[in-house]
This record gives sequence, C-alpha cells and structure tokens, in this order.
Amino acid sequence: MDPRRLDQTFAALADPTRRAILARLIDGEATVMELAEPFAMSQPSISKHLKVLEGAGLISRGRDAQRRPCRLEAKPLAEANEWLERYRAIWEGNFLRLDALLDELQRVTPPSKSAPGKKR
Amino acid sequence: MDPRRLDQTFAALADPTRRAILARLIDGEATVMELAEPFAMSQPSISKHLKVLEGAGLISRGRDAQRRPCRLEAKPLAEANEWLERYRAIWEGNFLRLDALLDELQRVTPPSKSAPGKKR
DNA sequence: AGGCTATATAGCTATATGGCTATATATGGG
DNA sequence: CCCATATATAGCCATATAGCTATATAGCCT
Repeated sequence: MDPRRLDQTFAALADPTRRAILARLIDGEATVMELAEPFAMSQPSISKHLKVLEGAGLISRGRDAQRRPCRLEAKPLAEANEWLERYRAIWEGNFLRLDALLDELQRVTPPSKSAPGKKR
Repeated sequence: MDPRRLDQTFAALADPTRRAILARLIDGEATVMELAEPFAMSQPSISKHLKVLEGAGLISRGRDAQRRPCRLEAKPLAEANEWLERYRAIWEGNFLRLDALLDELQRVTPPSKSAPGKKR
C-alpha cells in the first residue's frame, strides 16, 4: 500500500546482480560469501547490494557464528505482483480498448469539433 | 528475456510519478498536458518521465496535430510479471523451505562438522 | 591472546536521476 | 504568414547509485 515500499522494491529489482541474488535465495539461505562467489565483484559491493535488498524488505538476515545468512522475504514481491495485476487484462489482450471503442463509435457518428478523432 | 529490458522496466516502475502515469493510461490515451495536470511538477519534468517510460517500452506515442498522445504498452509489465512468478510459490507460503527441511533432518541425524546447523 | 574467517563501514570516484528554468521545435488556425 | 498551443531539448544543480580499496568489527578456534 505504501508507495515508498513499492519504490524501494522496484528500485531493488532494477539491478541484475540483485535479481540474481534473489534467484539464488530461492534455493534457501546463503551467506554473503556464497552469494558473492558467482560475481566478478568485490565483497563490499555485494554487501551494499544486500543492504539495498534488506532495506526493501526483500531479504532478512540471521546470525550463524560470524556468518550473516540471508533469507528471501517474498512479501514485497507479492505487493509488486499485486500492483502489476492491475495491468494483466491489458497485456493479455482481453482488454476492451476504450479508444478503439471510441473510434468505432465515431465511424457511426461522424466526428465533431467537441470530439476530435484519435490517430492510430 | 533480455536482462537489460527488466532493468529498465523495474527502474521505470520505481518512481511514483511514473506509476501514476501508467495508472492513468489504463483508461486510454492521454496527451502530455493531460498527464502533467495532476502533478505539481513542470511540463519538462513530465516529458522526462515519459521518455523513461518510452525507453522502457512501457508507452508508445502517436501524433495528433501538435499533441503526442501516449498509450500504454503492457508487454514489459508481462515480462516483469513473468519474472515475479518464480517467487509466487514462496510468497504464497506453499513453499517447502529447503533449510527448514534440513533442520528437520538434522534433528533426526545430529549435526556433524561437515554439516553445521543453521540458526533460525 | 592472537590469528583466521566473515562481514561491515568509510571514503573515494564516476555516472545516473530527478527536478528546475529558459529556449527551441512542431503544427493547426486565423 | 504569424500566433498560439503542445511538446521537446539544453543546460544547470543536488542527490543517489554502483563500483572500488582500505580498514574496522565480530566471532570462532588454537
């Protein structure tokens, strides 16, 4: 509901490294080292990405000795999905395009000044 | 499929102004002026947002005299949705947590050095 | 205690983003 | 042809982001 939450969620998802980290976490918890391993990137950079993900509520972290295992928190993804759902009808093409409908009506009732035609 | 596409899509969605513009476009085409009207923001700023949306393939633009009506293009949203779908099982809670399962197994077969326990 | 491992923080740089104002471009209409 | 309207571009500023290296912190282990 909070728009800031969506901002953070989408911003966090707008980076391939972070999406890859989330994908990795589908298989379960992982430490920072494990998450960093596939990337040609310094450990601090990964920590920074994790901070962004944590800030967006997309991961949470436990404590296992000196390790800070990361776990996926999918709730913000559910909210993002909920936002996207409003557009499903459109991308599925089941959507009765309002302007197409208007074009149709204009073909029956020719356009006037107060109802200018739309270009297609 | 192209990760850059997802980058652009999510980045475009990470701004409340742009999400509001997309929401407005559900109801059909709108001109830049119409889109700008609800916001306490200059017209050039709106144009910039529209450029971002266009760059992400989220809108396309026609020509109606000196107007450049914007129309929603939902395909990138479908791709974003597709990406999110991989996580649906998790946020719906139907997911058999792999690490929870491992904890369970460890309770049966006590932990050894090679298989350290996970903290919860 | 001291060292090793895992992670975080600090501080730097380069680039990107989002806003503004001022100005340029495009197009229909009188 | 000129004007008004709609939109885009340029140029500026402030802040954010993504990367780096170097260093600090935390916690096990001997």
